[in-house]
Amino acid sequence: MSMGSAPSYFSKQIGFPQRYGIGQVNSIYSKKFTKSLSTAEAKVFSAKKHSESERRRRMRINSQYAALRKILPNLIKMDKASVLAETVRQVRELKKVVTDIDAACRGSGSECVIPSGVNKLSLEKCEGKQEGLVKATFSCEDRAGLISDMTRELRSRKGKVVKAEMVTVGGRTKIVLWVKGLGAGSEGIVSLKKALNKVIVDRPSIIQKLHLPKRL
Amino acid sequence: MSMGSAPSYFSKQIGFPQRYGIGQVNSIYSKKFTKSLSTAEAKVFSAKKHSESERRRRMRINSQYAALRKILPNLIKMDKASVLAETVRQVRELKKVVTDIDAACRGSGSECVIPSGVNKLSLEKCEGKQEGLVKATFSCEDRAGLISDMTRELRSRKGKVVKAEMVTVGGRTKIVLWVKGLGAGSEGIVSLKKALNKVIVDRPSIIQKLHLPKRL
DNA sequence: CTTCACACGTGATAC
DNA sequence: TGTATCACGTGTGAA
Repeated sequence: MSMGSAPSYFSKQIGFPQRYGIGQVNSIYSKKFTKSLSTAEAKVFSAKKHSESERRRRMRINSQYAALRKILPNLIKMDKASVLAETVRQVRELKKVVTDIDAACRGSGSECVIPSGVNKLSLEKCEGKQEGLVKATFSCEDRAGLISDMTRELRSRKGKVVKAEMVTVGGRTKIVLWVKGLGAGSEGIVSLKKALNKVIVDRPSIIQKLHLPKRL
Repeated sequence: MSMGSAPSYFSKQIGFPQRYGIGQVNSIYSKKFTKSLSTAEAKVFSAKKHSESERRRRMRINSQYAALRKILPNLIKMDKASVLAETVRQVRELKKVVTDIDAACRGSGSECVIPSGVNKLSLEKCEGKQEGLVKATFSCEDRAGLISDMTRELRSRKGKVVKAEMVTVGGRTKIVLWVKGLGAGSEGIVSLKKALNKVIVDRPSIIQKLHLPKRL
């Protein structure tokens, strides 16, 4: 048997499960040798179940191979070993790109327009311009309700956003806020810092995972 | 036989090739049945070669699995199907991050500090300041000799670099040059543009491949 | 004819 | 216990 197939990648659709009547013996001797036949039957039944289970496992794995063949750009050889090798290569390359970008963003202070992989928050008073204007810069994981949480915290502290910038990349967000109305002293800034730290919750994305220890 | 092994991931080291004397029949009948025995021998030899070839193929594939298990962060289940599924998931995620970053960099003009995935070159005259000062901004693939090529082209056109900025990320580079000494007219800029276009050679990186059509 | 890549069924093994 | 995963050898079609 062993219906082997050629290297026909993409859409495997192999024959069909090949049902050939598991529990039916259809023999006139079945009455006589019920015991022995049932054990033999049990054996072949078990074997069949095993082989079908194994087939399902193969299909599960092969469907992932098909997915990889689709999403990897510029695949030359389509056999399993080559696909996996190219996958390893590209994952390494992509990780390097992302970590490099992240390092570049972490290196430069708050001047990078791309959100950093680490959650950071910095506040500074804007001197010489309007009185009590504060610039708040922070990167964090993007999430549903981030903006509303932020505005709620600001509103409860009488802060008014006079200008805002926002960049979201790959699930992470960088936000720059210019806030006024917090009062002249430094207690306004401390309060704002507390509020924004509450907003920045840590839900690790893939960018952060790349910096995490391996088997956490 | 079929020396199966349990799910012991990492460092497979399976027994050893199991040589049990391929070409030696050691029978007293070997003289009599030379022909038939040699065919049988050929058969078992062929089978052995086949099974060893298949073993090599398995090892090739499994070594790639081992590599994937190492480089993927936060792997929970280590079986093949789960590893592949997580690989697909993370490749998609990484690609999204990179394409998002690239889109963000292509969106903003020359103000992004991160190099874009597409090769671009833009020149502008700096008015009001020093006479004949030109700002040149371009992104391209980083390569050996990029800087020396650039300076050689500039030198041959009497250009003097008064200031330069450079960012390299994941194999791509963004460079901003402030050049003077090209002359007052627009022929200086045209000449510089030609020169820099010569320098920016196109060696597609993974960032660019992500924008390319699938089977180029 | 040989080589290569594959699917298959099976025994071993771990949980 | 049953139900997973795994490596193995084999048959088979394509290059």
